Amino acid sequence: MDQFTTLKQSLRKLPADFYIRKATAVAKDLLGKIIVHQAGKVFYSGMITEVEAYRQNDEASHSYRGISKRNRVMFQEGGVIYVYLIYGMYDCMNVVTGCEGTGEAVLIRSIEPVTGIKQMAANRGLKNLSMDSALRGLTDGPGKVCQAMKVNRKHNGLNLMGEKIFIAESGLFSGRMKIGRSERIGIRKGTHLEWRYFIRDNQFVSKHK
DNA sequence: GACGGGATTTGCT
DNA sequence: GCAAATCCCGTCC
Repeated sequence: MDQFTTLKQSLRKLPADFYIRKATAVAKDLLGKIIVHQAGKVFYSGMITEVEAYRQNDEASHSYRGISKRNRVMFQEGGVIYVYLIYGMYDCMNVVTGCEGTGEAVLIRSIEPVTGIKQMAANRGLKNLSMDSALRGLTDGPGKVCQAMKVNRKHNGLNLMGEKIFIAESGLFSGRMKIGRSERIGIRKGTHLEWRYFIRDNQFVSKHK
């Protein structure tokens, strides 16, 4: 059995109720989990290394001013993904959390690639690079994660209980982690909240601070 | 390494 | 109008 098959068989999809909790709680628990996107023949997967929580009574959150055309998915029951366009150029992927009617989500800020790495590099526009240099900076930012894993606004609202995009636990990635915490990145409002969580000493984390 | 500007579209005031 | 949950590339140490 090859490594790829071993990985696939070790994946245990997170249950629906994992997501029906506060975004801050879900955020911490997403660290170390494996996010998967099956796109045709490509099996994209990576370990989540950095996240940020956004809640409804939170000035930095898209849901702060109530439901709109863009943010409506944030108000669904937890367990779907919310993908939006940022700065007119990049997509950002979030995991919606909480009960139906509450606008909460967790932004996936970075992952450590596991499978589909060559495709990720190609999707990011990196060509003819050795594996080592291709890996550097490949998925250490929310826009980069979406670009690499080929996730975009067409996936907005997709349910994580399906087979297309899902999040799983894996016995192969169950080691002890040191978790770091800080203010969220790239926002002007709500900066007093320390709702960014990341795996310490992991190179696939945003380079800020 | 640090800093600064440009790309580019959407949503809301 | 303008700010935005970003990234990349150039310049200048």
